[in-house]
Amino acid sequence: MTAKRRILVTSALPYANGPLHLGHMVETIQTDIWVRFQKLRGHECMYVCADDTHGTPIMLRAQSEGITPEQLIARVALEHKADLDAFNIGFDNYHSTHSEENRELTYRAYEALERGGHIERRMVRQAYDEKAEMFLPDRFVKGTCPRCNAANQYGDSCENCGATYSTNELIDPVSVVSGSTPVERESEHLFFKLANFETMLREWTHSGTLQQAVTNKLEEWFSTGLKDWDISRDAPYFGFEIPDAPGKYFYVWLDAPIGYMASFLNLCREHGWGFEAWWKPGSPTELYHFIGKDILYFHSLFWPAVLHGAGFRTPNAVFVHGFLTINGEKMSKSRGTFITASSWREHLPTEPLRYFFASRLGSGLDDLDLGLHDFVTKVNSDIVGKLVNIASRCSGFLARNFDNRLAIKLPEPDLYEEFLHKLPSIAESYEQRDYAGALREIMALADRANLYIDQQKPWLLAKNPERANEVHGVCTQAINLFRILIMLLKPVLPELAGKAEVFLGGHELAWEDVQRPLLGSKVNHYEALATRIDPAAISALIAANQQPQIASTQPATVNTSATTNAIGMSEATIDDFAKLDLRIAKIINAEHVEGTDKLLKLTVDIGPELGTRTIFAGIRAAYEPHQLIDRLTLVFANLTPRKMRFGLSEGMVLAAGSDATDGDKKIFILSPDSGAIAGMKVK
RNA sequence: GGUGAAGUAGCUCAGACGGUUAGAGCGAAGGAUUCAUAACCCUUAGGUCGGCGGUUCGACUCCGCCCUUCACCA
Repeated sequence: MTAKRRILVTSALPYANGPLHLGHMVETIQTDIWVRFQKLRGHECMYVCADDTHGTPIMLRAQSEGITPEQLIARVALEHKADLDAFNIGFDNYHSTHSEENRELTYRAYEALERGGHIERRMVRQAYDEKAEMFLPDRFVKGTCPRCNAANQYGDSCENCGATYSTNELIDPVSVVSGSTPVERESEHLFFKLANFETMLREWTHSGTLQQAVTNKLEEWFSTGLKDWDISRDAPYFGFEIPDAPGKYFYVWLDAPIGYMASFLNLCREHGWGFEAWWKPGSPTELYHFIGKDILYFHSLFWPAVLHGAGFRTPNAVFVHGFLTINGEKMSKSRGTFITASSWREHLPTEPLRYFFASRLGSGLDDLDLGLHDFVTKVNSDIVGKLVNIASRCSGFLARNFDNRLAIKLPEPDLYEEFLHKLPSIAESYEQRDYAGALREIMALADRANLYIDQQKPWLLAKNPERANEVHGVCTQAINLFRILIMLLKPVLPELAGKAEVFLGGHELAWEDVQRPLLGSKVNHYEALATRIDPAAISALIAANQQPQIASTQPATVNTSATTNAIGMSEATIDDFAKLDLRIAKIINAEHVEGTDKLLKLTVDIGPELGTRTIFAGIRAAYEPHQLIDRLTLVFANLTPRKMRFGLSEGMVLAAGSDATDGDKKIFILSPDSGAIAGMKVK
C-alpha cells in the first residue's frame, strides 16, 4: 500500500439555468468513478462541486419566469441535486456559487490581484439596449454576418462561415432581450492582465500531468499571445458587486471556479477542517479538475493564473474529456436524443449508464458515443450475462446443499492468485482514467471465472452425493472470484456492489480486503443483483425527449431508413408489413411445459400450405391449456424459429397485453371473426 | 480560414518504440451444454489497418501530400 494521498477533486459546475443532460453525466460519472477508486484504495479524497448561478442568462431567465434569480437557482439546485443523487454521484459537498463562502473568497482573490497590480481599468464600447436598460453580452445581439451575409448570427461569431468579429460590425443588429436596435455606449471595465502570468503558466503547463492534446492546445494559445480578460459587467447583473467599483459586477467566469474553493470551504467549516492547508502554495495535497474540452481555456489559463496571483496553490492537473454524442450524432432535440438526466432515470436504471460510459471512457479528449442499441447489448451482456451470472449460477448450489456456507479452503488457490496479479494494472488504468481499459481487463476475468465453472461442471458433480465436497469447492472458488470482481467494479457500480456485499455477508469491501479469500462464512440469500434492460424502455426514452418537429413545407420524402412516429415507434412501410406472414391458426393442442411457469407449448394448425407448428408462448399466467384448445388465433408464421431449452419454437402467437410489472400480467390472445379458417393470410 | 484530434473486422474500440499468421468486446454463423435472469461455454468471422507517394532489407506502425470526420478559435 502506497502512502495515503490527500486529494481534492472537482467536476465542472453545472449552470443553473436548466436541467442536467447526459453530457453533464459523462463528466460527473467520470469524476465520481475516479474519486470512488481513490477512496477504495484508502486515500483521503474529497469531491466537491456546486451550481454555477450567476450571469445574464440566469437573470433574464428568472425575469421571464417572473421570479427572482434566487428563487430560480434554488429550484434548479434541487433539480440538479436529485439528478446527481439518482446517478450515485458521491459528492462530499455540493454547494452554490451564490454563497457567502464564494463571496468571501472572490473578494479575497480580487483584492490580492489588485494589490499585485494585475487589474487594470479602461473604457470599452459595448452594445447597449436602451429599452431593457442594460448592456448586452455578445450572445444577446443577433444580426447579419458582415462577412457572408448569413442572417440571424450572434454578435461575436458567425456559425455559417466561422468568422469572428465585434458586435458593432454586425449588420442590422437586434437585441435578443427587447427586440430593439442596440446602441453603443462606453463603460469602464476591469481587466485581468493574463499576460503577467505567461512565465508562470508555461511552467505550470510543463510541470504536471497534462494530457498531450491539452499541452498542444496551450502552446497554440501561448503562440498567439495572452490577452487581457474582462472580468467586470455592468448592472443589472446577477452576481457579486465589485467592492471598489459600485454598479459593476464580477463576470460569472471569475467567481465560478472560485466556487470550487467555496464549496470546499463550506465543507471545511461544517467539519472544522483546515481550509488553508489545502490551498496554500506548495501544499502537498493534490488538486484536480475534471472538465469538458469546451472550457479548457478558462481552466488552463485564467484559473491557474488567478489562483497564483491571489496567493493560492495551482491545480496538479486538469483532466479534459470530450463530448457526448448519441447514436453517432450531436444530441438533438428534434431527434429525441437531447436526453435529460431526469428523463433517463424515469425510464431506465442509472447504473448501467455509468457502466456504459466507463466502458467507453479513456484518458483522452475523444468524443464518446452513446449508441443506444450498443448500450442495451453491452450492459445486458456484461453485467447480467457475465458478472452477475457468476454469483447467480453458484448461489443455488450453496443454498440447496450447503446451507449457504462457503467451504473452508479454495480448491484452486492459483486461479485466485491469477486474479490478484491483475490488480496492479487495473489500478493503474483507473488511476490514468482509462476506465475502458480497466473494464476490458475486469471483464476478461469475469469470462475466466465463468469458464472455470463451466469446466468444473458443478451441476454434474452435484448428481453424485459423494462429490459434494467438489461442488462446494467450485462454488466457493467462484464466489471468491466474483468477490474480487465486485471489489474492482465498486467505483463504477456502487449500487450493485452494495447489494453484492450484502450477499457476500455484509462487509464493505476495500481494495486490500480481497488479498484474503472469504472462507467458511455464510453468504446471504441470493437475490437478483441486476436485471436486463428492455429495449422498449429506450424507445420510450427517445419518445419522451422528442420535441415536436416544426411542420415542414416539403412533402414527406420516401425514405428507406427507419423513421419515428410521435410515440417513438419506428414507422413501417406497407412493404415492411408485407414481409410478415400472418396466418389464422387453430390451436390443436396446448400443454404446460416442465420447468417454466411462463410458457405454454402450443401445437397450431396453420392450414394445408404450412401444416402444423410448435410454438412456445409466454401466456401461461393468463390461460389454462384447456381454454385454448380448438380456438382460432393469429400467428406470425415466418418468424425466425428460435431454439429454446424446451425445443424449437416455430412462430409467435399474437396477443395484446399491458406492460404491468406487478406480476399481474393481463394478456389477451387475438381471435378472428367467425368464418375465418386456419391458414388464411392476414393482409 | 487557422489550430488540434481522429480515420484499424458489420458496430464500439485496443494495439503497433518498424520485423513471423493485426487483437478484444458486441452483433452474426455453427456447435456443445442445461447450474444460472430464454442466461453460460466453445469455435468461426478472412479486415489491401482512409488514399497516394517517400524512407527502409522490411511500414499498419516513421516522413510528406491528399481525402473524410469531429472539435476548438478566448
